[in-house]
Amino acid sequence: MSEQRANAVAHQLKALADPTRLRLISLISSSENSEACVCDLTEPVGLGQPTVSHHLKILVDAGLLSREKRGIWSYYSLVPGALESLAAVITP
Amino acid sequence: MSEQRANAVAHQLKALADPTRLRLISLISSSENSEACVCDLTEPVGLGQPTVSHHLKILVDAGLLSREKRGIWSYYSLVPGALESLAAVITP
DNA sequence: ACATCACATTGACATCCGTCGATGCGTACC
DNA sequence: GGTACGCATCGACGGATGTCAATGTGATGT
Repeated sequence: MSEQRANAVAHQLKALADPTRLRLISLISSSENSEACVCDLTEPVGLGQPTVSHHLKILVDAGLLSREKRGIWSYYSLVPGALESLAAVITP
Repeated sequence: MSEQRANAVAHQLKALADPTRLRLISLISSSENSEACVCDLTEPVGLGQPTVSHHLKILVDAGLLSREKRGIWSYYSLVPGALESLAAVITP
């Protein structure tokens, strides 16, 4: 694996390698229409709203989640195929 | 995903989420007999021997690599199925 | 026994990361 | 316009992480 490719893959894996963010992804994928807003996520993970927003931003920046603002709320959903392609990279 | 399962998965992902460790795994899996000793790995990754040993220990502790000591050398190889099961966890 | 080799471990350092409180920014509603 | 709501951002703090130099350990060979 080349050095820059290793850096890119590591960047996405770092975004996943956190218990809170794994639970956020799990919560989003099991929500209605596979999307959720921040107010639905703070209570299940037991953290404050700024912290949850911080984790969601990391996942969006890594290309694993997408954000859609509708009215007051920000709805987060999984980017189709992102986790699958990441899983394909790490399997020899 | 439960909290303790999220912690366990995150621990394995943290071990993978480093460019050097990704390259080490890639180097090992593409070596003869899918194993390599430390002296074969320091030069390709461009880091010192203690640093490479440190990274390999993290991968062993995470259950992704196994270590077999033969004579003077320590041979590292992939734990069969470890990466595959980790990849299966992160795919929704 | 002594020197040498391959590797692990320790201690130290700079840097990054997760969390929180406080604040800012839009949007909706009265 | 003013107030309330949902969310993003900022600053700060303690703890974890990657790297290296120095040292320890155990097996090999002379």
